Amino acid sequence: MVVGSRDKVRAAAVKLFADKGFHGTGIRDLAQAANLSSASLYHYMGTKEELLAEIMRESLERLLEAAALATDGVADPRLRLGNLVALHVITHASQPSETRVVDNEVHALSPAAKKTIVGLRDSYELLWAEAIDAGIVAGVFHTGQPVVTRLALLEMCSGVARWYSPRGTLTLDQLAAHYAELVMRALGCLDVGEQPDLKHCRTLVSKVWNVRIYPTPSPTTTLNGDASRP
Amino acid sequence: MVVGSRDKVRAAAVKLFADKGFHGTGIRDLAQAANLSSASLYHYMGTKEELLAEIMRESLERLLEAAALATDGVADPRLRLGNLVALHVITHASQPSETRVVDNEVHALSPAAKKTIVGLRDSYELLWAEAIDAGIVAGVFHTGQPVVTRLALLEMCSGVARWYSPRGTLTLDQLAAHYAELVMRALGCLDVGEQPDLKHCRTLVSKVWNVRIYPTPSPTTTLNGDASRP
DNA sequence: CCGAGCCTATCGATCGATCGATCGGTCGTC
DNA sequence: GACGACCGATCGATCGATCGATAGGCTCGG
Repeated sequence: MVVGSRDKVRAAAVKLFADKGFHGTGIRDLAQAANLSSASLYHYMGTKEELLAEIMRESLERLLEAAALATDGVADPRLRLGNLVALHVITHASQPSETRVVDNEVHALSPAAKKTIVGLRDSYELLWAEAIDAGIVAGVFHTGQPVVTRLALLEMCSGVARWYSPRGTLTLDQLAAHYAELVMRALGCLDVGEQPDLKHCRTLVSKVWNVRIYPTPSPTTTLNGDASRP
Repeated sequence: MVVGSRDKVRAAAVKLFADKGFHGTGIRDLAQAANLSSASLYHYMGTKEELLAEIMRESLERLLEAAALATDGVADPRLRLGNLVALHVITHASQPSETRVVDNEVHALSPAAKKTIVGLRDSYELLWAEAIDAGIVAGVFHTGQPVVTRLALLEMCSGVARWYSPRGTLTLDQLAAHYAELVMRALGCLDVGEQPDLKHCRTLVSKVWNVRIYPTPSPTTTLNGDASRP
């Protein structure tokens, strides 16, 4: 697929910001990675910080949109949360750079941009909070600290972006299913009910990110024995 | 307690590196926070990167030492892991800046320093892996993916440093106990056995970090209603 | 007890390098 | 000939780091 320079700048920025951090990435690094001069970058972006803010906002909006679709019409709190977990894990495993930028570079934003980004993040986390609270009310989840538990589970699921490698033996579906089980167990959910709709979640991630997602670890199956860490 | 300039530089660096990132912190920021000129900094440190590496190495060595003491002589895998979780959570909640530097700034290290730091981290995580594996062998833990589960639980517990505020209603002991319960549940541990030795873990953290740790949220109890996020 | 010599702590000034960003252009293409 | 894509050159600012200098305290021979 031939991509325009604008997309190349975006892609290079995502990768570099994720790997070296916003302040660790220079304009010239960005230009080199995008095969442009540093001057040409400014035809496709505002300031470096505006580029970061746009990347973060787009990523969060995609996640938020996918999450809304993944829970749309789902009544059972267990399935709502299960789908949220599956979507979150698949997103973080298949788009680790984007999600790591969102999770780790908030500190580099100006106060105004930070307000927008944190607001979007809070909107997303509200979906989790509502599902957990509904499950408690329905008597299927059991925890004395719903807020703390939600933060703990979110951190657990986001962590996938920091260690998952598609070269391991686990498929995305296996990974998502395993995390859904961990979450259900942590919430003291004995009868887990319906399983998360992994196929639907995979499709949603494919659509909002406009990428191919394979249920298997990678197009050419590897024989690597274990999950790896960077 | 009167601290020397060396300690002030260290403390300022930890705070600034945690809040703004290594590359986001300038020598002059550091000097201002330590009440010194930028030239004077170099009487107490090598290069900026050596300072970062030293901070990370010291933090990891403290955690590693405390973890060894927290599991010393404990035979039951459930209690071994429970103590590791409690220690990890108390450390991350009471020393969030140090742990966030360790968790988030590895990318700023030179390859040689990175090797040392990642080696220390791996040594620490090995303690978790051994406790989990022992529990599986003993039939008290149940998971089909011990490696993935370990990574998930570690990320969950480390996340505490990103959101916990001592101004919330939760005491450190309550927080640690809750996380230990989450971990036991996630491992399918129906009979959790002996509870983690929270007092011992608190004492260990106090000793290796040379700080006061209160079982209550803060010396002067606040009335704040909820956990907060930065 | 003196003061020469030395050590530690600290500084203002400044180094060369790199930073993010901008300028005035040159290409093709329609 | 207007326009979008792109670049070499360069801007002022800031970066990490080093310089020589100063002030105060400690040591030790006389």
